[in-house]
Order: sequence, then structure tokens, then C-alpha cells
Amino acid sequence: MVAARRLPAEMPAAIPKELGFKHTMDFKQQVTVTLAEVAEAAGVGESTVSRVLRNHGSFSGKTRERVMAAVERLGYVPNRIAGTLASTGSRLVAFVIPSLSNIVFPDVLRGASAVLEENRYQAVFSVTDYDPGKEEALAAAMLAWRPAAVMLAGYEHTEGTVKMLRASGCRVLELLDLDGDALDIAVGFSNRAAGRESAAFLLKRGYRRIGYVGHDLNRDTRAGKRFSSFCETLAAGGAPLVAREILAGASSVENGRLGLERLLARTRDLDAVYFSNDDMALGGYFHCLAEGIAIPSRLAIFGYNGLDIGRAMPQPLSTIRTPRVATGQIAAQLVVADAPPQAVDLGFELIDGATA
Amino acid sequence: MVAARRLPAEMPAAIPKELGFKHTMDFKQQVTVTLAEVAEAAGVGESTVSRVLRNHGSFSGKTRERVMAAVERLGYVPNRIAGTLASTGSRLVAFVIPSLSNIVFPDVLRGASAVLEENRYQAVFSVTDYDPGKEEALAAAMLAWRPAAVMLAGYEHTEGTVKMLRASGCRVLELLDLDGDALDIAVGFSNRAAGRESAAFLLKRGYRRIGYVGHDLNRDTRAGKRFSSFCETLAAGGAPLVAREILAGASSVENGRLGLERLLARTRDLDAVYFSNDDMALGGYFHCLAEGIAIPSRLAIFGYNGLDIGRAMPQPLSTIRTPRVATGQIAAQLVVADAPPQAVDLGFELIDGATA
DNA sequence: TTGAAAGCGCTAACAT
DNA sequence: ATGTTAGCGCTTTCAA
Repeated sequence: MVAARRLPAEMPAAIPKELGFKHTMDFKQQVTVTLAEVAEAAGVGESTVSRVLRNHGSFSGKTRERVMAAVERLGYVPNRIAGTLASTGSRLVAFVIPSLSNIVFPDVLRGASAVLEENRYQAVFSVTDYDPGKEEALAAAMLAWRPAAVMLAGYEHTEGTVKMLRASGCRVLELLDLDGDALDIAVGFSNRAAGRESAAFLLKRGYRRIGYVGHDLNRDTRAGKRFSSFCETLAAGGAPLVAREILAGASSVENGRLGLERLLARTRDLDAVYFSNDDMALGGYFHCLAEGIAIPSRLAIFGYNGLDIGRAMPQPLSTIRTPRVATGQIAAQLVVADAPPQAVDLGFELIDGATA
Repeated sequence: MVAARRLPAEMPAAIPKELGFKHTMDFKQQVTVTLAEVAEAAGVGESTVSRVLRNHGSFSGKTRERVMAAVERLGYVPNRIAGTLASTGSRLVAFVIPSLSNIVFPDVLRGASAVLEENRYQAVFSVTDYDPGKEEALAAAMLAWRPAAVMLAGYEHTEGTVKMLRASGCRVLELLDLDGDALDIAVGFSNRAAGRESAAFLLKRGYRRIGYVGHDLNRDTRAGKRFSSFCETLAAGGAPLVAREILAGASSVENGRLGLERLLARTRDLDAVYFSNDDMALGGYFHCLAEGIAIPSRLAIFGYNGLDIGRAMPQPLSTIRTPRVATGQIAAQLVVADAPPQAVDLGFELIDGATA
């Protein structure tokens, strides 16, 4: 194997000097056709246009024709801002997510946005970087848009956030965690159970000297829950965790590789390693490949998330597959249906791959 | 090596029967504090509250105190919907992106959202699945929110989309492509140049029997541009493309693995393969590992995107690193700065890894 | 420095 | 079936 050369990551960007001009559109032309103009052009009242456009209330087919013709002719685009203000509920759904680097959240967004789009809802989002203070600020900013629902990750919020959400009167969905008390609706699965099952699986396979490689647990509280129940289960099984390596940064393939390297440098006789997720586990896998460490005979590897990539590996990754897309879908469906408060356990599935 | 077991992907979700109730919040309580109530409570006029809150116009320190106290006491959250309607411009930025599975787009969103949040803009998004018709529908839906800017991928839009965007009067940013004419602002790099440089690199390294493994090119037009300029460059260099394998679905590690398997089954004597992106290339890499095909001596592999994962591989992936996050950042900065129409070329970087 | 009042573009009674 | 009108909650002149 070739030794890994360390290559630099993407550089932060500074605003560039202006480059070529090459545009076919006039700069800033404001033309705003309003509903009133459509009404005028169609020779009907405003409310009639409104009814036709929303297909709500009654109007004749002929009127409909004329209105639509005027809409077409004028290139009218309804103003949802005005519409929302005038009516009661908005069709905005706000996502306040920890990260876009962790594939979990794009997956949730993907599941949700498909359902929302079908139902003519609009998704809005902001990213907290796992910072509860930032979460509070961003949640406040989102609430200012009077969304129909706010979706957050898990249960760990500041008092201020909770108070705000409670007072807002909009639906609150806490996703991807079930170990705690929901404010309103919760959709996901138990991270504690996931940690427990992972440990039980490794014990049953006969591994006794087990280590852990993880990313920042203070920030990612769900990973923290998995880890603590993992440790408890190991201890209860008579084979307490032997060593751990926790990396400061976000979860990544590189950190997984580095983490395993460090862990093995300190503790040589491990027979299995649990990773905080699949990215990290893949990094560990790469480390073993590079160092010629046989998997799983010499060292077993176990991940979390069940990314597609794990299935394509020469040895399919042993891991737990979580219903990320489904979490988004179900959450969105519950919002659309205006379902009562509830906790929906989507479960997870242990993937008995070839690495453990 | 263990033979790859094919494991199922995540199942589509049906809406589940209701499960346990476990909530601490009353279901749907609407309490809406308005600016007028704050004004009343503070004993000042509405416009004064508005000025204080936006820190715009003049007011005494004492007035400020009283207003803020009232805001605090009542738990007032401004209504941005009303604010936007009353004022001229919105601080919404709309993203109409092809996919959330392709990491490119979460990366762009990540770069943009950081900048937007700092400047108190709000990101809104929807996902087209690479379908131009859907793009048109979603763009129309987005325009109804009267965003300050709409960001799209590339230049290939329906006539209707273009017409709508032109008429909307809002800023239009076309991202991740520079091979075409921009409507307003373009930020990205040349995919044609990327394909060209990739081919030139492989030729320079002495590879002559080169194949291609890609995903659906009709939908991902940027991948199509890379591929066509790649082929042209090979042909010009006297070593035209020997074989290609195009998979119907989206780009993924599994498709990459499958694609290379099929390609090699048909064409045994290739010495290098160009992949439509790094996911696909990683799949190819896995195939080679599983089959004991030596890289790069027996077969060279070249990707596109420069994902972090490529750096953690036992042999760093040879690829082209694209400025995805920076594209989002710069685009957002240009919106915030209300910059004139322009095309910003962020370039890309060829990563001379160990696989080619 | 402050307040009164006129909208922003639409929806939703309420008439007709 | 359709028109009239009164807001939705804010921003923004314009006076005071």
C-alpha cells in the first residue's frame, strides 16, 4: 500500500475581485403585477380572482377562463407574503438543523421536502453548528416567519428555546431522538437502544476488548447517548470498554482514520472498535487497509447510520441503519395532516455486515 | 476478500399508526403579541417601537429602555411576514437545487447559509430531482415568496423558467457552471475545463486505453459537459475513449462499483477509468480492492469533486477538487452586497493523488 | 424625538 | 356567482 499523503482541505473563500460581465438581463428591474391588476384586466372583482386562483369558493367556468387568461397575459405571480399575512396559517416549515456536513440532516431534509413540496408547503432552514445558543437565536429568527411547524434535532434545547417554542403556538417536531420528553411531536428512534444493541451484538460475537472512536460528544448529544448506553451494556456484559479516542472536530472519514490510528497506538490488543458513525468507521476501515490489519479477524469494526457507502465496501460494513429519510417524510406528513402530539418510533435495523 | 453481500437500501416509509402520546405542551395554543400591543404596553406609538426594534431612525435612550422592557415582558416576536410586506425587499434567498443526495448541493447550501445567517437573511429551498419541468414549477413557487435572490444550478432551464426569472426582478444566481450565458450572476467554474484537464492529466501520465463510468448525463448536464470535453481532449490526444458505462440512476458509490464491474466485463484491457464523480470513483476503487486489481499499475482511477473522503483513502484519490462551499459563500456575499451582474470563476484544483 | 395615518397585496366575511 | 370592504401586522412618509 502507498503511504497516505496528506492533502489540504478546501480553502476558506475570500470575496473575489470582480471578473467579467456577461449578462443578458437588465440589472434590477422591478415589475410587480398585483391581484388587483389581474382583476381589472379580467373585468372581475379581486375576491373572484382570489377564489379562482385558490380554487376555493364558487365561480363560473367562464369567469375562470377570463381570470386565467388575464393571469397568463400579465404574467401574474401571486404574492405569498401578502397571502399568508391575510390568511391565518402559513405553509412554511422551518428546519433548525445542527449541520449540513453530517449526511443525516440532508437525508432528513430530503425526505421532508418531497412530502412538503407535494403539499405546497415551503421549507426554510438554518444551521446551528451544534451550538444550543445559536439554535436559540436561529429558532427565534425562524419563528418570525410564523411557520406552521418548526423541526429541530433531538431534545436538548436551551430554556429560552423551549419557552419560545411553547409560546409560539406553532407545531414543534423533535427529530432523530426518542430518549426524552417531547414538546409536541417526536419522530425518530432511540439512540440509547442503538448503542445497546451495538454492544450486545459485539459481545455476542465474542469480542471482549472493545474500544471506541468518536467525534465531539458534547455537541452531538445523540452520539453521546449511543456511547453511554454502549458502555453500560459492555460493562453489564462483563467486558467494559477498554479504551476510547474522542476527536474534537466533526465526524469525518479522516477523523475516523486518525482516531483509530491513535487508539491503536495506545492500546494494541483491541479486538473490536465501535465508531460514532459510518463516516468514522470508514476511516477506520481505511486505516486497517493501509496498515494491513485484517478485518474482522484481527480487528472488528462497527459503525452507525447505515450509509449506502457501507454496502459497497469490499466487506459490507457492520452497522445500524437508521431511517433518516423516513424520519423527514413522516415528520412532514404529520405536519401536513396536523396530527395530534405523539412520539413516532421508526426503529432502526442492525446490519450484520462483514466487518464484525 | 469476502464477497460483497448485497444488502437492501432504506425502505420507503408509509405513514405509521399513531404511537404513544408523551407531550408536555398544550396542543395548538395561539397567542400572538403584536407590535401594537408592545406600543400600548410601553406607552409609545407603533412607529416608535418599529424604529427601536430595527435600530433605525431616532429615539431617546429612555424610550428604547421602555420599549425593550415591554418586548421582553410580553415575549414579543416580530412578524417578518408583515414586515416584509410593508417594506420593499425581503431577506429571503431561494435555492432551487437538483438534489440533496449529491453532496455538492448541501455543500453549496452550507457555504451560503453561513453568510446569509450572519446577514440576517433566510434560506428557503426546494429540490427538483434534476427535472427541468419541476424546476420551473418550484421556481414559480419560490418567486411567490418574493425572495431577494433565487439560486439555481447551472444554465439549463426551461424557457418558462427563464422568462419568469427575468420578469421577477429579483436577483438570479446560476451556480457551479460557467460554460454558458448567465442571466444575472454566475458563480462557479468551468466543467468543460475540468473534463479537459482530467483527460490531459491521464494522457500525460501515459494512459492510452481509457474508459468512463458515469451516471445519468441527461439530467446532470454539468457531468455531461465534463464528459464531452473529456472525450474531445482524449481524441485530440490520439487516444479516443475506448468504452463507457452509463448508469441510469443517480451517482452513488454502489453505482460506481457496479459500473466499473460492467465496464471491465466488456472491455478487459483498459488502463484508466474516468468517473463522473468521486462517489462513483470510490465505488470503482472498492471494486478493484475486492477483485484484487492493482491501482494504479493495472488500472488507474480518476474522479471529480475532491471530497474529503478521497484524502483518507489508503491511496488518496486522484481527482479534481471543486470549490463547492466557496461557491455558496461567494454567491451569498454577492447577494448581500447587491453586486452587479457578473460571472465569478472560482476555478478548481487537480489533485495528483495516488490512484492515477 | 415622536405619533398618526396610509398603505403593502392579499384573504375572508358579508352583501348582493 | 360575484363584488365590497375590512383587516392581517408591519414600515414609512409626513407632520408635529
